Amino acid sequence: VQKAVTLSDIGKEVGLSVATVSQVLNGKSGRYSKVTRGRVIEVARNLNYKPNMAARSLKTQKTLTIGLVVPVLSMELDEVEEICASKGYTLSLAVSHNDPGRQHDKILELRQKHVDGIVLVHPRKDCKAVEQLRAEGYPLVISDVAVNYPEVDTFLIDLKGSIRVAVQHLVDLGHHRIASILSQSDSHYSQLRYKYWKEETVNRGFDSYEDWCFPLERMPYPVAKSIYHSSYQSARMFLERFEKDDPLRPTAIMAITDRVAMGAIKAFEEAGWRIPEDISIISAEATEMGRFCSTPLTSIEINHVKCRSEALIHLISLTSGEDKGSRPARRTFGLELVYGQSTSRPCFL
Amino acid sequence: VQKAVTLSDIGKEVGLSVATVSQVLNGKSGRYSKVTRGRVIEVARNLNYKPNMAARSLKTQKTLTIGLVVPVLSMELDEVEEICASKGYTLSLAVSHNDPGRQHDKILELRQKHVDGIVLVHPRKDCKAVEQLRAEGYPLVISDVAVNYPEVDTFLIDLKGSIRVAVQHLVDLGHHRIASILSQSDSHYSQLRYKYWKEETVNRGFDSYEDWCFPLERMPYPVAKSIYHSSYQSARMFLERFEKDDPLRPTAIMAITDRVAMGAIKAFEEAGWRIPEDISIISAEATEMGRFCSTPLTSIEINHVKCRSEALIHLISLTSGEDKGSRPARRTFGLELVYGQSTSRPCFL
DNA sequence: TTGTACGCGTTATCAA
DNA sequence: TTGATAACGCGTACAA
Repeated sequence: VQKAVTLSDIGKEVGLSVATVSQVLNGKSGRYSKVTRGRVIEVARNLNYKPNMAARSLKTQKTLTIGLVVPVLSMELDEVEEICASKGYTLSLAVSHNDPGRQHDKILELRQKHVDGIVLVHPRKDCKAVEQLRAEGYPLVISDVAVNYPEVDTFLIDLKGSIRVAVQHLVDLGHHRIASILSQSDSHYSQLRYKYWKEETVNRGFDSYEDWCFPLERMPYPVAKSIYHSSYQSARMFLERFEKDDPLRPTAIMAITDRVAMGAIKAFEEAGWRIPEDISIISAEATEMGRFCSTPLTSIEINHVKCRSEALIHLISLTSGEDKGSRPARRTFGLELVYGQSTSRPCFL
Repeated sequence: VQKAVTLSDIGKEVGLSVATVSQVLNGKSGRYSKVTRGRVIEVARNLNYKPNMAARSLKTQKTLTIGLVVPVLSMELDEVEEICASKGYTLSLAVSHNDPGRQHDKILELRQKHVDGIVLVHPRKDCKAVEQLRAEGYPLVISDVAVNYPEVDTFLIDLKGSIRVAVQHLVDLGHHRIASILSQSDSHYSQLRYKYWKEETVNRGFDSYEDWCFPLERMPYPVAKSIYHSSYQSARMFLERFEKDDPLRPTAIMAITDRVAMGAIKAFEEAGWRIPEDISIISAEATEMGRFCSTPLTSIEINHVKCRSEALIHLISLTSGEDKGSRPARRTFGLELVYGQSTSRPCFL
């Protein structure tokens, strides 16, 4: 454990006061002679001076740190860290596991550590902590999905659109008996998708959205993470209920993500059903994997990376006080249908 | 932006000095009367007092923050955050993208921010920053893979074992013409695996490990992340070189990870090869996905989560000064062969 | 152009 | 059992 060099160390070395050294190093212009400036900077470098962030924070009330609260860590967050770093911020991480209590606590802890602002990735709804921070005017941005936070700046993916486009694709192919596999209770993200699914099917006059919605059984952290297996089980339920040659059975399934689609496909293949001949499966949320599994998935590409990056950039502009736009800021990002081979015209018409 | 309540606020409220309040709140035993203790704690709660971490850090020289440097973010890091939080630490995150320069800088930045310690997940070798911190006695632990850091505490996965077990499984099935798909130059992690692959095949007297090793072309961040596609391309190379009925062609492939295996399988299936009848494929690093793709992968389960968790726990014990064991600490974690359906006896004997 | 002095909120020492 | 007081390292009025 090394003793760090301070402003006063530099001051001693060059025979100047701490104040002057500080001024020079912080680039306050015109407050020093060219020669001292040179000496100070040189000595600072030689001594390998690094400002003590704790002291600086105490004085400036800034930490140059951004808090990030996510339900779970993923590769899609790399970009966020990258942007933080490029702007001189450090990333303080908190994982909520979709647990409302955890989320609440993590947010408050981050605030207490005086991060300069917080990015919230699809938080659960009605979080007291969020409302509190907003009321305090604390820099805060929500990414991906936000419900019941009318006053908070939000950068959203088009969740409703993802369901709509998925269903529309199936309808375009001629399907009108469509089932789904999705979670109804896990995160708010999931609840929303269920809601949109319901609206979408009801609006189209389809039969029982409820009866044909196969829920994913999800266990809370840390018990189970296997979304694949949950989906596999849901598909088995489907198979227990419908015979392949039943002309009134669903001819297509909207799986809520690629992993859900894969878990389901496994069950169907085990039962001797072919994809897409016997049943079409579309995923409402694409991953790279979906393009490389045996039956490439037809799916909806959602640009999470872009959404979160923009959210972060906005947050940083907030903390820098360059908030030019009208409040609250709102923005929604687009989607793209990725054509795979897991969907085709229905087996029955 | 709210003004935080300080010790002196509490002091004013109860009519005591800051010193006393601080003592009470920090639980210095026996230094106060029961009654003041009660008053102080009550008022502190009422006022919702939260200590100012910047000030505390300035005084104590501790930040209650742990730095984590990883090549890329992944779900397997959730546990690390969880442990940090449960011990009262915050996680400061840095992503290196396997870039030596970035890694170097990130480590130094973290240290400058005065994190109490750093966990390094398979760093590249010969990092000057690592050596420097170690020399300073800065709390530092390496997880997963570490080469040329003889003095640093390391918590390792059995990378060599993973290659050995994978090859052994193929040999047990009767294969003796085994090819591989792996990266030779991306991260040090990759380089090591290539080395072990070479040793393993040479030791067994197999033919040209070099000639039959199909490299993954990897682009540096942020150009390309598609390991699937790289592997797909490598498998296409294989297919250009070998006919299915060539009795001297490789009968099995060791793919370095599940995703690599899947990319390869896609290429083979497109070319009309069946897995495992026409060629066996084993993955040297399992993921959950491997159990749910159409042909469940035979693979080696590596417990990264456990390894990193233990590394972190050790690091925290270091920063707390409860370093009981001998230095440097070293520990290696075990493996497990997961039986799938992507391997079988060779097509030619 | 430079130096003095103070305060940020805590903790620690020592005297009361 | 408590309270002044002095740091921790930095930024910044204000004086020189």
